[in-house]
Amino acid sequence: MADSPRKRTDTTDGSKGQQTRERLLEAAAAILTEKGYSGTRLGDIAKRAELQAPAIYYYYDSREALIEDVVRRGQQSAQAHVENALAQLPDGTPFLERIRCAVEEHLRVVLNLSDFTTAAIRNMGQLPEAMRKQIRSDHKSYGELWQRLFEEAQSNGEIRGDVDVTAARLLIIGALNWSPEWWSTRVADIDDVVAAAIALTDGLIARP
Amino acid sequence: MADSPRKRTDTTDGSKGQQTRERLLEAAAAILTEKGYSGTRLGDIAKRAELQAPAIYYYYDSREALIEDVVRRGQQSAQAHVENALAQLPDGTPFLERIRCAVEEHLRVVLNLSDFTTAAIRNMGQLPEAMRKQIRSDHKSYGELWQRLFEEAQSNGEIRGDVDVTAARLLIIGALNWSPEWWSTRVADIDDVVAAAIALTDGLIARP
DNA sequence: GTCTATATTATGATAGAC
DNA sequence: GTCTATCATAATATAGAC
Repeated sequence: MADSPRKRTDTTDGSKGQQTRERLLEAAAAILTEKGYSGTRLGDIAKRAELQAPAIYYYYDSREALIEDVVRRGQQSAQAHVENALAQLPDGTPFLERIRCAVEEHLRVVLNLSDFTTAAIRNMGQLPEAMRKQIRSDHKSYGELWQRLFEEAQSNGEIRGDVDVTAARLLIIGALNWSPEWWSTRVADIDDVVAAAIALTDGLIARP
Repeated sequence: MADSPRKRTDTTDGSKGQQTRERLLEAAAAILTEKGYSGTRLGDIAKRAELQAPAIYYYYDSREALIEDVVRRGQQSAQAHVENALAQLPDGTPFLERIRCAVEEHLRVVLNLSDFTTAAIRNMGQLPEAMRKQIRSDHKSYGELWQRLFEEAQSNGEIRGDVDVTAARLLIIGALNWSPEWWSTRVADIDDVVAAAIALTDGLIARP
């Protein structure tokens, strides 16, 4: 059996095939965001990526494999950005401040960074069970990262003791995740959205 | 041309046809929530409503007409609940308190009240343009209701003057709208979610 | 009102030329 | 690597019996 170029996952290669693969992924992310999981047709992806539908099968074994790749990237890019931003913070930064940082970064990724994140968020609930299972493990560690921040902040006395931090955390992430549904430069400046999101987060602050 | 039973919109009639229509709507809402707009098949709806797919055409002219009815109901039920709750408040209730009330009601509707609201929220972004246009006019007045509350609260000095109330409002509604994606009784008690949502809202309070 | 065909169309996927 | 057929399947919608 000869080598197949399929299933390569490194993105650093600048060869023609890799470029086409990237175009394909970006096209798929855009269509996925716009039409949803079931509405995403290979024909539409191909048209946007400027090739013919059967060419997709040179890069992916199936429609599902392509979609899974898009969703996984969307998810990982959010996670990577936030983790990176948190890592920049000096030791001893208060947990509430770390949460503010995570809120800002997550929001900026979701609003700025291509369709990948939006595609992942918007379609997670409609993916077939088999795909969700694969993706959920990545998702889980991201959720735990947030959860730890909130729990530490609360046991530290930075966050009100009487709020359910799990609910608060999920509400906040939800607010951020939903923002692509309504945001455009006409509605509000991105910095104003960030400021508003942080203001809401500050509702959790413990006050004397 | 004989009368057709189609396009009747009153729900008060208990006749057999109306009962079937309700079963159909509920089935469609459930499938729509689970599979998304494009993934919603008449066959799946029919199976869940315990009839054969072609029978749907006795009640609706097309798949789209049925889906539009579901989405419109989902939207109107949220709006009606919140408006009703706000109307119960005594005159002179501070605007911040009205906002808390709207937050609580909207959240409870979204988490408690069947699949209609979830179906509307989850699929709004993926509906075909023609359908969205119809539905957006209802949606608009609901958004304006919220916007007025926030603007009054701010000009009243109840809400911080330095936050963009439009962004804040959309973030909050987003947090609420997203909650069905993660909420279950196992994650948190519904009252705790309400309390957390109100805590976040209180982040907007102007403090001396 | 609800059913059993069935017409029509669109889509994912394959075969095989270039 | 990418293309032009082409196959197989599945879904909306209609016709017409009951």
